[in-house]
Amino acid sequence: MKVLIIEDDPLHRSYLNEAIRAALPECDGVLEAENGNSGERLARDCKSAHIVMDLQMSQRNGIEAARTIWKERPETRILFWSNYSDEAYVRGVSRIVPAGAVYGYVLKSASDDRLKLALRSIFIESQCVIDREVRGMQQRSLGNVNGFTEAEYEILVDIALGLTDRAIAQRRNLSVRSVQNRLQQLYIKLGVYQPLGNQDDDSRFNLRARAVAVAFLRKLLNHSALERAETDLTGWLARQPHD
Amino acid sequence: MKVLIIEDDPLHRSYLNEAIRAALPECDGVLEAENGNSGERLARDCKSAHIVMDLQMSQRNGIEAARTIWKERPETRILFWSNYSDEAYVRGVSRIVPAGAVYGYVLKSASDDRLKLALRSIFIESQCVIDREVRGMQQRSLGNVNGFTEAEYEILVDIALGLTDRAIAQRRNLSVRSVQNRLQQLYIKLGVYQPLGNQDDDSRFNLRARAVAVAFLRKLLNHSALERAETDLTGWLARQPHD
DNA sequence: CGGGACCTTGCGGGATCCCGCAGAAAAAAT
DNA sequence: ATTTTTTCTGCGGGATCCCGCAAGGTCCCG
Repeated sequence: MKVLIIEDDPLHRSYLNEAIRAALPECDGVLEAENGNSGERLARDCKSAHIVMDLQMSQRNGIEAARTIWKERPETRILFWSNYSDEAYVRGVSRIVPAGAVYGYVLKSASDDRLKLALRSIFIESQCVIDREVRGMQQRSLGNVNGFTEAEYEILVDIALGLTDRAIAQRRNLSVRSVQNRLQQLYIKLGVYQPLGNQDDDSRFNLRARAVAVAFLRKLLNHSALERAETDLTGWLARQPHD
Repeated sequence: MKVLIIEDDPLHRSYLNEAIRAALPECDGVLEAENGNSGERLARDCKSAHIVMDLQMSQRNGIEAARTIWKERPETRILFWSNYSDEAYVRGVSRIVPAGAVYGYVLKSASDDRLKLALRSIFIESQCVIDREVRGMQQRSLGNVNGFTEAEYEILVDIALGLTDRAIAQRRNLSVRSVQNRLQQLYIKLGVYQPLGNQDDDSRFNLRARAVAVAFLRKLLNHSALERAETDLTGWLARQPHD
């Protein structure tokens, strides 16, 4: 059994390396990669590796790497080891995990023991391990209580990219009015909606822009999510006929 | 001489601790804080400490902590030790450094030696040390070539917060039209501007929203910058008469 | 089968945004 | 001091956004 580490911080890398050797004595080889690209390559070469990786690395972020790795070998077991439990990350991960795959998500702030336990659970016991904090986020996110539909999240991303209503309608195969309906939904859920009738109100906010702002502040969006969305978008634009 | 470490990652904290003891044998005490709040408190107590701190910590981010510390004791020497050289961070730092203060900005990716050298330069030789990469950013940012004016940056932040033209005008003491002029400037510099006349154009983008998006993608804005701006804004809103 | 909950779509209108045009005011250069 | 350059400002209009209203559609449940 081999384990592949994908993590750009050398300190964390060596810490992980030690933790793995300690927790998994049956492991006979630890590989290291310092970004998503070389990580993918190594994963391809060494067929049977389990993987521990960071999200957010500079070159190629963890989620993209994980996506391609899982696309090539869906049974790969991946433990995500991240600083944050941003909704954007959690959602990003759960969007790409293949059906029935074994994976984990533990925070870097977790204790030594928890990390080691997670390593054994995932790689030996074939059992998923999600940090309670992350799990909480996930629940809140998917459970309807104050959670966002896939549709709502999608349109949030679209306006965050700066698309017009019309462009969104085109992209999502909707009428412009429907797009606006979804936007309204979104505004309400984000608590940005202006109850109207405020005559003397100083309606200081541009709803569209404000929605994006609070989404960022709430970590519903973050840099890497935006980056992914941007590359998706340019792909779509390229496929579009030039009018 | 004492040194105060403000850094939320325990691994990095202990690494820093060792590096400091090795580089500064004349140092007779190293304190540690794991977020901006307790860092400020410690800095207040132990009057004469030099400081090494991370930007982006969860509780209270580095720039805010540094600002209050410098406000209380402008001659404090601070070494910023960060993962990133985002324009948002660099700009944030150079905005708050008091005249004549000694400080440094080195990346976590820097070598051991560079870190130690920086420690000695700043705390012993009273000399500023800015990583070349960061310095490059700074130049590009301040030099007019593809750089953003303070005014432009300011309005960028305002639309990122979701303010309307009118609200911005009020806040910055301008006419609405001037705000729009500045916006136009911004759009041009961000390469978002639409040359107009495209009849069949794919004007797929809402300029305002798109500007924010590319600013994020280029790391001209980031979460912590937005957070700071948001608290500034709510402060201002509170001071505003309620019509 | 009828009613209810939900989503989609068109229409219309008021508010906002984007921006060319051109004069006034301020700042910088000569 | 005068010219040049930049910035600020009002006006006007077309495009876009925001959203109430109302007419279908779909799906599920009794």
